[in-house]
Amino acid sequence: MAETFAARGFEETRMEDLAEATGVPKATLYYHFSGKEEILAWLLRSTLAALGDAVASAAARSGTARRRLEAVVRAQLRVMAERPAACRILIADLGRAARMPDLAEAVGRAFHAPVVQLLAEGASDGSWRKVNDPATVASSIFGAVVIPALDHLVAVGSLDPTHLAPPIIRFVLNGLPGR
Amino acid sequence: MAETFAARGFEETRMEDLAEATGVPKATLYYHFSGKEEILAWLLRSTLAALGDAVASAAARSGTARRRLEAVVRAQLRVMAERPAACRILIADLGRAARMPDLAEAVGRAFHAPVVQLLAEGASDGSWRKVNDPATVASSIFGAVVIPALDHLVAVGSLDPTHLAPPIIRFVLNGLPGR
Amino acid sequence: MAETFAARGFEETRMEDLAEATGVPKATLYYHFSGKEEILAWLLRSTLAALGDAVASAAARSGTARRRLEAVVRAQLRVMAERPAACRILIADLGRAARMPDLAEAVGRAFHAPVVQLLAEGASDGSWRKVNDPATVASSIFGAVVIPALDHLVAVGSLDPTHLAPPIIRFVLNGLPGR
Amino acid sequence: MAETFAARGFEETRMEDLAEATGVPKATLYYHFSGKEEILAWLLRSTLAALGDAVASAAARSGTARRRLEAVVRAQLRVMAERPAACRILIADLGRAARMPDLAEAVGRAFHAPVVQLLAEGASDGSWRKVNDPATVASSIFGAVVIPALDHLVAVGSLDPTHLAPPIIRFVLNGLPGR
DNA sequence: CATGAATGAGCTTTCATTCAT
DNA sequence: CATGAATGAAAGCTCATTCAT
Repeated sequence: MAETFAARGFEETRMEDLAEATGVPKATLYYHFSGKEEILAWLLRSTLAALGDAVASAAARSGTARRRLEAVVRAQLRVMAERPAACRILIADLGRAARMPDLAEAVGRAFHAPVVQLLAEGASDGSWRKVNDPATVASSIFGAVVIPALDHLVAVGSLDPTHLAPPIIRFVLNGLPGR
Repeated sequence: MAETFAARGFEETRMEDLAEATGVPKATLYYHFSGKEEILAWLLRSTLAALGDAVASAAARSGTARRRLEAVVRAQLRVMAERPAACRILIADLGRAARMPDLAEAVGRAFHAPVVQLLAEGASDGSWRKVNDPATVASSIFGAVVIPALDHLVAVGSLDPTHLAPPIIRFVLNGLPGR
Repeated sequence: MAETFAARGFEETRMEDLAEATGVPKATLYYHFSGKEEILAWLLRSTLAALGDAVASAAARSGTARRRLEAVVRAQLRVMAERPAACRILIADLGRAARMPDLAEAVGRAFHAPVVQLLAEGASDGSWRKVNDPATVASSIFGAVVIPALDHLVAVGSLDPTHLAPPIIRFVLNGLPGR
Repeated sequence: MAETFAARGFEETRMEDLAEATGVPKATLYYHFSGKEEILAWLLRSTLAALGDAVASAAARSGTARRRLEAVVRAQLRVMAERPAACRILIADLGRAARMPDLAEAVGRAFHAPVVQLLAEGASDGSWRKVNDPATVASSIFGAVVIPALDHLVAVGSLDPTHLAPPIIRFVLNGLPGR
C-alpha cells in the first residue's frame, strides 16, 4: 500500500493498484475506507503518530537539551528507516500533506512543537545561545534531517540511520564550525 | 501558469485551467507542449536554471567559502522569493520532480554540486573544518533552506528573504552554537 | 449496435451513439469491452461464426457437390438476410476486417476453406470439371454472392434470399451459358 | 497518397500523414482540396474514370458479347493492377464509396451499366441465353472479379492479371461447368 | 461483512480546418 | 500562391465511487 503510493505518487496510484497490491478487492477497500485520500491519510497519520511518539519520548528524556535534540534527530531517522515508504510519500508530497488539515497539524505536533520547545529549553540550560526565530530554526532542522533522508530513500531505496545520523547531527548542532 | 499549478497541485490542475489562466486555448498549448507534464517540466526547468545561475554566480564570487556559502543561501532564497509559485510546486511535489529524470539531475547541478564543491573549498581556506560526508551535508543545507522557505510560502503566501535569511544563515553556518 | 455501425460507419459511430442505441452507459460498455474496435470485432466475430456454422453444415450435407455448393450459397444469403446490419458492416468495410487479423482468418475459415474443399469434391463426384485455381474461384464465388447481396442491402435495406438466390446460384454454377 | 490511404484506411489516415507522404504541407493541401474527403474522392474519381474508359472501350469493341465481356473483365483487372492502391481503397471501403453519392454513381456508370448492356446484347447475339436478372448478375460479375483481385492485392501486395484473368474469366463465362 | 458489476463525471488529447503573412 | 502557426470541436477512455446481492 505505502509502497504503491511511494512508487507512483498519490494521483498516479489507482484504487485498482491498491487492490492488487493488497489483494483486497476495490469494493472492500471502500468498505473500510471512505476513499483514496482517506487511505493515504490513514497511512500517514499512523506514521506521524509513530514519529510523534518517538520524538516526544526522545525530547522527554532527562539530560541536556543538546543531548535530547540529538536523540530527537536520531528518533526521526529511526522512524523514517522503519517506514521508508510512508516517509517517502510524506516528504515527496509535502504539498498534499499541507493541504490535508489534520496532517499538517499532526506534523506540527509530531516534530515542530517539541523542537521549538527544546530550542527554548536549550537556551535555558546552556546548551546553546538563545535562538531568535525558533519557528524558522525548527523548520530548518526538520529540513536538514528530512531532505538528506529522502535523498537516500530515493537513491538507495532504504535508510541506514547509522551512517546518516552522525553527519546530520553534527551539522544540526554545530553547523559548519570554524576550528 | 505556475500560480495555477501551485494553487491546485499538478493533478488538480486541468488543462482548461491553464488555458484560462494564460488566455491561450487548450489546443494551442498542445501545439507548443506535448502535454501537461511537459508544461510543468518547462516551468520547473526554467526556475531551476535561474536557481542554478544564481547559485553558481554566488559560489563563484571572490571571498572566503564562508561568505560565498552565505551568498549561495541568500541567492537561493532570493530566487524562491522571485518565483514563489514555481518553487512551491517544486518543493511541495519533490516526488514528481524526482520522477522527472532531467529535473532531478537539474536540481543536482543547480544546487547540490556547487555546494559540495564549496564545502571542500571551505575546508581548504579555513572557513570550516573538513566535512566528512559532504553529499549528506549539502542535502541538509538544502533542506535547512528550502523547508522553512516552503513553510513561509504556504503560510504567508510570499517570502521575505530579509527576515528569513538571517536565522537560516546563522543556523547553516553555526548550527546551534554553545556560548 | 450493428444497426448503428451499419448506418453511420465505424468511425462516424460515436461510443455515445452505441450507448444510446443499447441503453447501456458508455462506461459500462468499457467495462465489458476494451474499446470501440473490440465491440465491432465481437459483432463481426459472432456473425462470422454464424456464417461459418451455416456454411459448414450446408457443405457437410449429403448429396452432390453441386447441390451442396448451392446450399452453401443459400446459407450465406440466409445468414446475410438474418443479420443484415452486421453483414453490411463486414462487406462495406472489408478493409477494416482485413486489418483485424483474427477476423480475416475467421472469414477464411467460415467461407473460403469449405468452398475450396467443395470445389475439389465436385471435381471428384463429377459435379464439374477440375478447377485449376480453386482459391481464386472460391474468392470469385464469395464475391459473386456477397456483392449483389450488399447492393440490395444498401439499396433496399433488407435482403430477400428468395429473389436473390436463383440468379446468383444460376450464375455461380453455370456462369453465362451458351444455349 | 493512395498508398497512404490504402495502408491505414481513410479515417486512420491523418491529414498530416498525407502531408508527409507527399511532401506537401498540410495547409497547401487545403489550398488545393477542400478537405480530406475531397482528396479521397479525387483519387477515386480518377481511378473510376480510368476504369470507366477501359471498360467502355472494351465493351465497345467489335466481336461477340462473349468476347467483349471477356475484354471487360481483363480491362478491369488491368486497371486494378495499374492502380493497386486506389483500387484497394475503393473495394476495401465500399461503404464509404457508397456514401459518396457521385462515386456510387460513377461505379455504376463505369462498370455496372456497360455490363448490363452487354448482358442484353449477348442474349441477342447468341453469346448466352437471356439473363433474367441482369442487374444482379452484373453485380455478381463485379464481385467475382473484384473480390479475388482484392484478395491478391492484400495478400501479395500487387496484382498480376496474367495469372488472375484466366480462372476468373472462365468462372464468369462458364461458372462451374459439368463436363 | 464483502464484493463483482456497473456508472457518472470528467479530462486529456487529437485533428481537421482556418488564417495571417 | 503557399504555408507555419493556431484553434474549435469533439470523443475515447479512465477512475473513483456506488450498489445490489
